[in-house]
Amino acid sequence: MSKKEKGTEYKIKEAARKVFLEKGFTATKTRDIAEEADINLALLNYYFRSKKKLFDIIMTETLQSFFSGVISMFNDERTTLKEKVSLFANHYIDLLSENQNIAPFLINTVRENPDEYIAKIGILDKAKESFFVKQFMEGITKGDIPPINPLHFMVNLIGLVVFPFIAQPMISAISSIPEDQFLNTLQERKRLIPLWMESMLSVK
Amino acid sequence: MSKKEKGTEYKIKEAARKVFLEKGFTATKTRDIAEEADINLALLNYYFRSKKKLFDIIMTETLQSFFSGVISMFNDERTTLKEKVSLFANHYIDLLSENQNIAPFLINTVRENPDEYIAKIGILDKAKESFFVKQFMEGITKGDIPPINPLHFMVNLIGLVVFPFIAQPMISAISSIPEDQFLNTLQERKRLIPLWMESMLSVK
DNA sequence: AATTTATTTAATCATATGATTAAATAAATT
DNA sequence: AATTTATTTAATCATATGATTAAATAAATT
Repeated sequence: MSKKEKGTEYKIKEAARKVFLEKGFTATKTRDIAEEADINLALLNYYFRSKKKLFDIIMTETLQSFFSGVISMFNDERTTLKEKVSLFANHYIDLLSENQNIAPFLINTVRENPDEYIAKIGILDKAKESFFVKQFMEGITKGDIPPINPLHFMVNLIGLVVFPFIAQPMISAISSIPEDQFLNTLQERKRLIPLWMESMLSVK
Repeated sequence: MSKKEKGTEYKIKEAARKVFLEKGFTATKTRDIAEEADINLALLNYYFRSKKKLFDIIMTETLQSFFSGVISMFNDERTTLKEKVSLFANHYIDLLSENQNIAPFLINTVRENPDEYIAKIGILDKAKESFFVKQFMEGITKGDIPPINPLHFMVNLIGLVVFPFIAQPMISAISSIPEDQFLNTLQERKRLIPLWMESMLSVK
């Protein structure tokens, strides 16, 4: 994955990735990308035809890299619910720490244009039919888990992991905790989130 | 608060509120606001001088209406931690249900321009000096609460309440649960979040 | 009623922005 | 080497966009 992998075309794509992830589709100007890639603006259209086509490539790759992990993880029949929670927290706290723009980028892009992306994501992951949800429902039947909507459990898990990355600037503003210190503290959550999720399962 | 309260100026402001909350500053075109308010574009600049000045009014009012609740709530010396959590969940689930754009609007606006708004919010609420955090630290001293960073507790509470509203389109996409059904389910969280927060306090 | 001030409109500007074109250059193929 | 194909550049377009201006109209004040 070296920067010279494919010359100009690759350089434009990586510049687009950077700028789109930072600003989103609308706020990104093709000239921003051209400048970031250090190329003439016309090259962008030569290689990718249009801003939208270039964006779609980035969006598809980002969705892919984000969801590929969770799909195999949540459909693994060899791990327990508890283990899945821990794997999920560890994997995504690492992923989102590495690129802090991924979470807001994906959420805001889907939010701006739900119809376009709901279909695309729907194919990737039918949460309802996942082995994870199957395990959860079995837990309820056995009496290990209180009979709450599994949606709450999913939302809580995703929220505990992802929300701090989305709200970081706002939380820094209201708590006056600087960004780097905040991000360090988030690492503790790899250990804490599985324990919290476990403890929540005693609530009915 | 009738729509005719102040004539044209008020009409423009309410149109601006609607469009800005939906799309944010950059993606909003002054012509969108003019059309929504059913006025000539020049009137917007006549009454408010510029797009930015109009935006700042809306942003300030929205910050105000969002944070005024939490400030008095978290500094109330007559309520327990537990009660504060319940009041917070009830108040904000109602507020965010009424206008589903508030949460993403505020978070994304601060995110786009942290420096501009950190100061503005910092004045409003010094979380660290709140009675809430004082109560929390006392709980740790007494041994009622495990010695974790209160930041986690705040992030978890805010996240459990706010995250579903931000991620709704994305969660609808991956769980194929329609928006209205999702929002209904969120009402259950007024009851559940205080119980979850309570149960998390047994984790160390 | 005459004058002043506030409101509204239509026309127009200057710049931003995504995209295209024609020409030049470089690389690959015959 | 000649020809074809791929890449790059500079110039230019068409439309979008925030803002201003001058003139017209309405409302308030004297």
